[in-house]
Amino acid sequence: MPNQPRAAANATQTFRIFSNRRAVCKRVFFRMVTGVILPFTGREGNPENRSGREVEERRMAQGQKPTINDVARLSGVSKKTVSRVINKSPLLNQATREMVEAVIAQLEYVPNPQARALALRRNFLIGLIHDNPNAQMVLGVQEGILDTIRNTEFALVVRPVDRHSPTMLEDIRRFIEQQRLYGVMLLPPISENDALAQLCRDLGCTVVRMGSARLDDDAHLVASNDQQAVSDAVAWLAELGHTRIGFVTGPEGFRSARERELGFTAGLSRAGLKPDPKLSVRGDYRFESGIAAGKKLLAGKKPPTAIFSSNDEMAAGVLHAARAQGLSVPEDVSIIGFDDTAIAAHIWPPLTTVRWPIRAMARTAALKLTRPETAASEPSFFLSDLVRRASVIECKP
Amino acid sequence: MPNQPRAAANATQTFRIFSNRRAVCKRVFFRMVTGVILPFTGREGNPENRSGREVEERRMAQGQKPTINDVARLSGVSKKTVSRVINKSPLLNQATREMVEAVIAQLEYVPNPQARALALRRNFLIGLIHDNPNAQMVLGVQEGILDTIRNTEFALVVRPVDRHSPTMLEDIRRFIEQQRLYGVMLLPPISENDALAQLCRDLGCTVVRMGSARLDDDAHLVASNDQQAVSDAVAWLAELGHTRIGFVTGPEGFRSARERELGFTAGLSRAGLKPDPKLSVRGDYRFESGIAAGKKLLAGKKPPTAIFSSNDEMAAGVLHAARAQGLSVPEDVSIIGFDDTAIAAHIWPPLTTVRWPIRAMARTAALKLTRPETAASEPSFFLSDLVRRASVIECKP
DNA sequence: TTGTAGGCGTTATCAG
DNA sequence: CTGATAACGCCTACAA
Repeated sequence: MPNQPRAAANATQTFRIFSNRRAVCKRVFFRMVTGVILPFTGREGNPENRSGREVEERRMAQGQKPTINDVARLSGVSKKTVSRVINKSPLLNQATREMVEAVIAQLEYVPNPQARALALRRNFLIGLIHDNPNAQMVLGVQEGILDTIRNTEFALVVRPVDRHSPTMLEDIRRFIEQQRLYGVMLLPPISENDALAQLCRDLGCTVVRMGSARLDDDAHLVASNDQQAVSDAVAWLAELGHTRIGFVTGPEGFRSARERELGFTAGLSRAGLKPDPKLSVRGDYRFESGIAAGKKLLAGKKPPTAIFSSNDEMAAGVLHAARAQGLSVPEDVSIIGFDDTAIAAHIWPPLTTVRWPIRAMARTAALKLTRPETAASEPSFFLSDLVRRASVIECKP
Repeated sequence: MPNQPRAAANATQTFRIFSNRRAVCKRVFFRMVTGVILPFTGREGNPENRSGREVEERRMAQGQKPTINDVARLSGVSKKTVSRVINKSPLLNQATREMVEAVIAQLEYVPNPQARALALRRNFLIGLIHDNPNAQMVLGVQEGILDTIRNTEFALVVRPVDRHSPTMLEDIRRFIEQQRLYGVMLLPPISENDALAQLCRDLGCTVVRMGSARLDDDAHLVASNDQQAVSDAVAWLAELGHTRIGFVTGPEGFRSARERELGFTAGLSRAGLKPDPKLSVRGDYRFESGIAAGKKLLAGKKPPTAIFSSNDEMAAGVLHAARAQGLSVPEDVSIIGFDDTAIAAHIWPPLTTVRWPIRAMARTAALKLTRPETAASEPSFFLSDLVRRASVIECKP
């Protein structure tokens, strides 16, 4: 046995150089030769072992990653036991667990998500499905999800879709089936599509929807209370002395638009004001509709002294319209938007607006998707901030 | 053989109802009983067959997807042959190929990406790695990539990173290793990080970088010619009579900033103008730096009559500063930005700006990533548009 | 509490 | 050109 002394020497060294894979590799060899631990009980001269070792050495040499087999052999237990450690199975001897965990740390072993995906018939991918024109929001959501899944085996895969495409549902079905998604997150406005949510569930993946109201049960929902937020904003305008407050709605059929309308009415009545149909104009969340609405609202004999627009883009349009009619903002008319997009802070005057805590919402949503147990104590509803900027001042009588 | 008549009847039916999996399933049965095609030559009464059939029937009944085994059995060839069909292997009998393809179509068989990922040690995932503050751009890129990979087995996984984090490279390495990415796309500004690109390559995935200049060879690059675009814009300002043209740079160390500076100088000299150091102020691509730069540029005795800002956000800041000093835009000073973000169209006056054809660039990038052969004929450089809006007018002497 | 055998759906090797 | 057999790395069922 000419190898033994060298192997023993290397083994000693190994305890210092944990991250050196070749050293670790030699450690096995040492163990097998000296019999300190018997990897395959009673099988030491078996060719199977040599073969396994050779395979491992080759792989290590090529800089390949260790597998569950390497961990099993090094710790002298079976694959299944390692698997139990990985999956935190409760029925496992504490000593065994710690031993295996030590080897895992030493090898810097990371389970192969692809193999797990195959065996479990489920990929560790979270899908973000959206048809959302607000880039800021979508990116905020992506960052929030990443905050949660960073350093986990999950990854975020995105899928922008076209709400108006007749094949949308079929496309999404194929996408989910093919990638075997673990869960999906739905952003407004398609988060309001119950058929879509049901489809995802039927395909065996959990769904969390983001929205402006209770679209689903707590475990599958993160929502901002738009109604409350708008109501508060309107009440604040009233406190500033505004009594004729205009409103630009969102498009019909959007839950967020509906919630904001309800909030507007609620805010008025909190302030003892009566809604005036003439001061409410329908928009479609786009800039141009904001211009049109602003023109209409400000053209009357008794124009509003403040206008609440259901999103920032339309608010920018209202501002545009006001200026086109020779009015000053905020001196002649105060304006409030919704969303706090990049536009809001960068137009003149800077726009007062309502801001969703998007990133926090997305973090929670990802938690509900990936660790429902942990997420049970997380909130489903989030408070929006009113971001006060220069576009609103007191009403001058 | 009491089953035969029933089986035969069903088999006939099958030719009409292709999408009915139970029917397809029965067709196998028919074939095996009648011997029209012999799935396992010479093994018909073999229990193995029955077992296989039962497994398949159970799976079909549960609505599970057909596998390569189903295709192989139905077409009477081996798995490997089916695999060859899937992977378009050249050495294959045309008749065999067509036969197998027919069965694939009939079964609506789709290869399982997870299994392929495991066997090939490579996932069909394209990673989008970025540290980009421009939400519009990032989303445009995502849509462009999706345009290309929709209806393929690829999926898009995103990874926003923090350029300033000391662990960024290590994080990215783990991400790529763990997800075994097929390829990655790098957006500016981190696309300029050569160490990162090298890391990705070392990890065995192809890289395509998006940028403002030749960062890499044609096969791994999509770029906009910022230098040319800015030069053209400046020359145009000169044509409009502007001779004192201010410039707000981007931050040092950014390739895009550098290219735009070079373009600015080139544009001036094309127009026979000399660069004036006093008319050039450094910014950092942020709104506030635009305000500061605008203030500085417009405070002098002979302020510029036009200002080129290296991005829209700073241009909005310049606009802000001009207004604060009682100047009108564009009457007193024309402004041009860069990027055509949402801000540009929604401020007052609407901002003239340079627009990258982002979506087209991303489409091409995805092609280079997923189908390099096809992409060979695709361009690497893209022309930017000058989007002319109200923020620029002729210079009034 | 732990181990064995077999499967997940695909591709690679190498022999025919 | 085609097929049997063995990977790929992990998990489940069942056994001990």
